[in-house]
Amino acid sequence: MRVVLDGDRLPDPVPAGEYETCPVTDVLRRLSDKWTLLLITLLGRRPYRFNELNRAVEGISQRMLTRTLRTLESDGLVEREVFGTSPPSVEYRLTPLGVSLLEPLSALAGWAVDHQAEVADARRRLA
Amino acid sequence: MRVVLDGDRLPDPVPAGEYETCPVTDVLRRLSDKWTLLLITLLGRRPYRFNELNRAVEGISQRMLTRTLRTLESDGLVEREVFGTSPPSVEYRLTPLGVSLLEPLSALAGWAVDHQAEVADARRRLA
DNA sequence: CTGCATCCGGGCGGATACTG
DNA sequence: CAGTATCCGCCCGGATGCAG
Repeated sequence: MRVVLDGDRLPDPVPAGEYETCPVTDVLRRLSDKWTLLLITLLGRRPYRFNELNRAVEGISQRMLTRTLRTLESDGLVEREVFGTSPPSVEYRLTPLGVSLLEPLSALAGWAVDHQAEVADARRRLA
Repeated sequence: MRVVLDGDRLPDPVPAGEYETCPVTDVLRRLSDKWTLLLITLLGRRPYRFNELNRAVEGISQRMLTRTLRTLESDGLVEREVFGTSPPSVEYRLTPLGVSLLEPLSALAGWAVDHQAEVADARRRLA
């Protein structure tokens, strides 16, 4: 899906088939897996070490913490710094690109908060 | 995850366990399934009939078109109008709530478009 | 402390066939 | 035209065990 933004105009979808390469769908799918948003939000506050994240995000498995961080890293949103201390320690922080994502993400978060009651009502009505 | 927004401050995550009820994660997970964004974008332009969508969104299965529309409907983002003509015809359109989502969604879409090259570069580098 | 390897259940989403 | 029903493969994500 190709996207054209001019002024307040909305993204302009193409019949698709190209939709796989749509950067908007792409970023949405990445952000939406179970722990990504939470990790981005945490790392938006300050850098964290691995086990610090593991404790801060109650309920996450080590496997998914590693996987999610690796994905964020390979997308250029998070960077990893290894300290060769003993015991070793690794620090994760948002890259400038990651920081730049916080603003539009906050806009969407704001919508979710402002309208959660309406969504909840709609669900109850059509349950 | 509870969320607190004051001014430019970012969503404020709580250790989680509550994260399941976080409205932000909730909306992100809904928006991010395969066809939702594309359908919202299309319906943001004008109302569509069922088969019109089926043809416009090349590659979608009838099953997923129905499922996605039903979910959007039960979330209060889309409304369904049935015309008892023969053959019958059904029209789908965004609700006011759905329309209100377009703006923050466009913000995120804009980010995705503006930074897609950086993300692509990062992926190539760490492939 | 910071991971990787393996196994496994559940849900997303495609294909196909059938209906009012 | 606008769906429903069924089957099925795949990948997300949890649990557990092992390693540098």
